[in-house]
Amino acid sequence: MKVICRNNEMREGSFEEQWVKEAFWHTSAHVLAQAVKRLYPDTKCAIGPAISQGFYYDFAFSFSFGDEHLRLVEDEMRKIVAEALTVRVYEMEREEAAAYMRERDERYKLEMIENLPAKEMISFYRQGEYAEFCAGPHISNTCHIKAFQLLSIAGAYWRGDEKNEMLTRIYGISFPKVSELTAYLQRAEEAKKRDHRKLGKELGLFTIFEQGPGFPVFLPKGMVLKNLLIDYWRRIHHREGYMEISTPVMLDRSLWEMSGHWEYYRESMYTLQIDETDFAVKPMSCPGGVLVYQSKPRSYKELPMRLGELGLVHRNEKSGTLHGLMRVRAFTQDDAHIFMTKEQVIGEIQNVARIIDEVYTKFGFAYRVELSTRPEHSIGSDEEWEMATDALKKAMDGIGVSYVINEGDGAFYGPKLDFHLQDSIGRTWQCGTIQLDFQLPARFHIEYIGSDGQAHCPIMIHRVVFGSIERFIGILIEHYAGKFPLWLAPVQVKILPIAERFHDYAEETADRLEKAGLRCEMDERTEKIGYKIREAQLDKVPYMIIIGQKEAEAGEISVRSRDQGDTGSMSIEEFIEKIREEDGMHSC
RNA sequence: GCUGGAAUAGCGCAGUCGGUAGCGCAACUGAUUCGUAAUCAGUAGGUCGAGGGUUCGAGUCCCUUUUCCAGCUCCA
Repeated sequence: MKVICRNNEMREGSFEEQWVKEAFWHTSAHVLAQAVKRLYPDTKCAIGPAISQGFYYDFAFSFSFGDEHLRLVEDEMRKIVAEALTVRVYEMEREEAAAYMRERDERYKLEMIENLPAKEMISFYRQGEYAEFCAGPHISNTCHIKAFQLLSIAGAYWRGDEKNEMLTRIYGISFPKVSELTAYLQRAEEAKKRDHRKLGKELGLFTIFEQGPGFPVFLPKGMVLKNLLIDYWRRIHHREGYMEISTPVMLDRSLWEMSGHWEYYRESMYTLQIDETDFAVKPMSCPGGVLVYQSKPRSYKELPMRLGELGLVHRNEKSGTLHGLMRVRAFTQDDAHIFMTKEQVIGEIQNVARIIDEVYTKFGFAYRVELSTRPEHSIGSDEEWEMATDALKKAMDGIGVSYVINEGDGAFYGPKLDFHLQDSIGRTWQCGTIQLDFQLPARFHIEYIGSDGQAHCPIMIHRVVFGSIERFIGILIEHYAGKFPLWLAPVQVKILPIAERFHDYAEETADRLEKAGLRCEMDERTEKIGYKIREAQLDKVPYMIIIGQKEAEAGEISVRSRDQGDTGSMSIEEFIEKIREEDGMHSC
């Protein structure tokens, strides 16, 4: 495929190469804009880039653009592709380009041109009657866009700023071959099948009531899963010298004023009055942790003091941002606050990073680390921020963890290391964070008595590993497509008697497996074995045990694995042994 | 919050031009006692998300509202 670049150079490349894909999708976006202008000439064009999968274009329509218009635009695009328009590139002086856009009343284009450096020549790409100022590159002819589909309409703010007017964004995908489009759409269907909202409903893990938008409800099986994760979390943190505490869900306003939340986090907090005093429901557990630290005099001998808390926090998220378990208004943070001396900072950060690595590795997640620096809206001096940011860098360098810098995305009280893990469909989610905080200890005047007999202000780390247990569960559901590993499966073994007369033996088996610590269920219905297997399989239970004449006589059990199918018969002891081996691979 | 869609039985869905609500699975009852992904028959189940309006008549048209979905903004 030929790609035409800004300097009129023609390059050749295959669609598999990223830079060709970008040119291809970029031209697709231009074809979309061309079709829109043909059908609705008074529409104003904003921007239309290629994205990681496909392209979009932002328009300002003079009417409400809906799904029915999308099909019409597609038809027009088909014509443009059939016309096999050659794409040509040429340059204009800035003033000339501005005049061109002014003449056509393309106010967004004009604004963009006016924002470009003064002396620069401005490149235009033209296909047929449609010309647009654009840095390119583009493919050389519209005829290559053989297979495309407009996927969705969405609102998007001009220049991504919520204060600006909202434009209509049209998303699309395109390929040189119809087979590639079909494959893409099939992959999208597959991804939908692992959607945690769908699986959560099908597997009876969680729900969200219409009466409580953003407030997730754990059903019995989801609760088993949540508790297993919490058990695992407790084992690790106990091993690492953490103590667990629990602080109130709501506290007096004065505390939040002291911590800075009242000023810096107010719009995200739920507030209420008790006896004419303002209270806020906690959006974070840190002030409670600080109060626990402060509850008695502390010695340097107690440091580092690691206080863990599975804190239920509430945040008033905007309604449109809610998404299953991934984005909610109430969630459990696996929080901990570590109070320490200056000398202990690096070591503690590294220790937390090791825990996060251990946990993510156990679930088979890849992750990447970002260092988020001082945001605009924040407290503390530049020196403190620099020191804190430096400490985070040093700690990561010391254990050879690489990271990228995320400017201005820190918490209002300190810089942070964010751990973004990648799920099974390539999306990334922020889960773990390590935040270094010089501010809260100072604001609360907390101290410890050092070996010199003097009072000192400790340094504090806020950190989470799962991040939010709710979100982590959502990610796990999609990561495993609902097929949880044995140690996490809400039901590990389903016992399926073939007929009623084997129920006694089945119950005896269940009893022995439960005594061995397995989570069992028995399907006592008078259904055919094929039906019971089908249902257990759809429930994604790791092991099914079939019990009939043969097993009862031999005193054995037939084992069917969710993933491998029929694995033949064995004694109960053998099965328990087999399970223990498998489970052992996953315990910490 | 903003833009565009959607909401019909527990779940998945159909419902034409506005004419009085249906299918499959699940549930329940009965029969069947069965060997590795769906046994058969019957029964019951609905203020068509909520509120208002237009109309002789509204699941269907209009307005308001709630929730969900795709995004934007934001974020654990």
